[in-house]
Amino acid sequence: MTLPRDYRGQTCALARSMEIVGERWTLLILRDAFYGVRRFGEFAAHLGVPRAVLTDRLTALTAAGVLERRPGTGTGRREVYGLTPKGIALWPAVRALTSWGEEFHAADGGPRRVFRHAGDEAPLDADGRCTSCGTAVPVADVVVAPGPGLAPATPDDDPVTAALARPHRLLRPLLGPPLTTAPPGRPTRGSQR
Amino acid sequence: MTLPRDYRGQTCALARSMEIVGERWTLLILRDAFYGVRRFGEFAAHLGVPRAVLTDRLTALTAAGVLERRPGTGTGRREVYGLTPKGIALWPAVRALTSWGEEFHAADGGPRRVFRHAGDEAPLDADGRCTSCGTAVPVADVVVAPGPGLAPATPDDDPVTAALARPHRLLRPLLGPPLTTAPPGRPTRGSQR
DNA sequence: GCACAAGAGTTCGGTGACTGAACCGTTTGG
DNA sequence: CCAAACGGTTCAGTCACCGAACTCTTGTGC
Repeated sequence: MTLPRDYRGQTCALARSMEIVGERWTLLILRDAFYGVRRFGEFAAHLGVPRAVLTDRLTALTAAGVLERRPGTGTGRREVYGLTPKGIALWPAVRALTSWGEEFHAADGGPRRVFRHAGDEAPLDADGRCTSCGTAVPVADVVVAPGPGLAPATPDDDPVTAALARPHRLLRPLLGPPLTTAPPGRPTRGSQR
Repeated sequence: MTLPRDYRGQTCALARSMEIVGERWTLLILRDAFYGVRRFGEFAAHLGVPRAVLTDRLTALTAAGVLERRPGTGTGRREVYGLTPKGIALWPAVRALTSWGEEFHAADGGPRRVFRHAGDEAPLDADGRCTSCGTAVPVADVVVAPGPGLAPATPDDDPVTAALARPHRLLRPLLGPPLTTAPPGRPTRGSQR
């Protein structure tokens, strides 16, 4: 696997990047990680990726230092996958490819999701800068919100899709323990589907 | 091919992008197109990609509107592949992935290639802005230059690698007809190897 | 013109990766 | 202690990729 799968002879940094994040599903997994997806089952249900491939990708990304396994917070929860600083540094690439897709392959009603600056709620421009204050917005201050082109929610949506129907700060866990503001009458758990 | 190879069920623009530029070799082909590579044989020799795969990628990218086939300029030359505006819009993504690779997987001596602003020769920062004048540099004003980590040239380098040993403006043809400032005593042709 | 050579793809067998579904051991909650 | 959920593995079938040889077209030298 190590030899025939790399880009031999390339003296370019892009080839090195592609060896790590260039395989099928990898960037979608990382996008979900930015959205706050943290657990194996959440990735699997939201992406529809074969579980064997997901195992392989999570292992490879962890070995590459892009993701890391952390003990789950809260009441002795399972381990979760989280972005390392090296992984967070991929945000400009993820954002650029996403905005390219929105620009040239938008849904009928417009963008499916929009990224906004958490402070002033203004959308980001093509270079990832706040259209209001003009600053380069750090990842942790980006909010992903549903756009007009997003299909309406259906009852059989997976939990991640359902959670993304509301604006959400990047890197914050999307589901699970830190759900301190849970609706009353429901025990604080991670698997509300 | 159309059904099993897409990312079904994804409502995200990133998935649309990955269907177009997410396959193996595709982003490296586009990087070469930004460098000014234009012909089938140049791509093949520089990348080492199997020719059948190259044919498939060039066809797919042309069908997607990212590349286009143009009649070769000069004395009735063959057709060449060039970036469309839609393809040029991918520059932030290519640049982001390249700079990520340089930052986290640099060669021993430092970056292999550096991107500079054509006017003032200052390098670009992580967001693609000129570190001197601060403006977001458009693609056509970017110069790719060899960096300290680039391996020294060898006699059996392909023509593209040899040409990239010198600073070069992006999107300008790297080899071929527009070589008006050719060294004296050599006829103006495209296949000097 | 005409033979020749180089460029641009095509063909093809072998190999590895991805898919989808079933299966298994552990963890968690009751 | 039990049952469900979870995380991950196994496996057969399919598809994409690799590498080399081959064909067809285009331009060149005579």
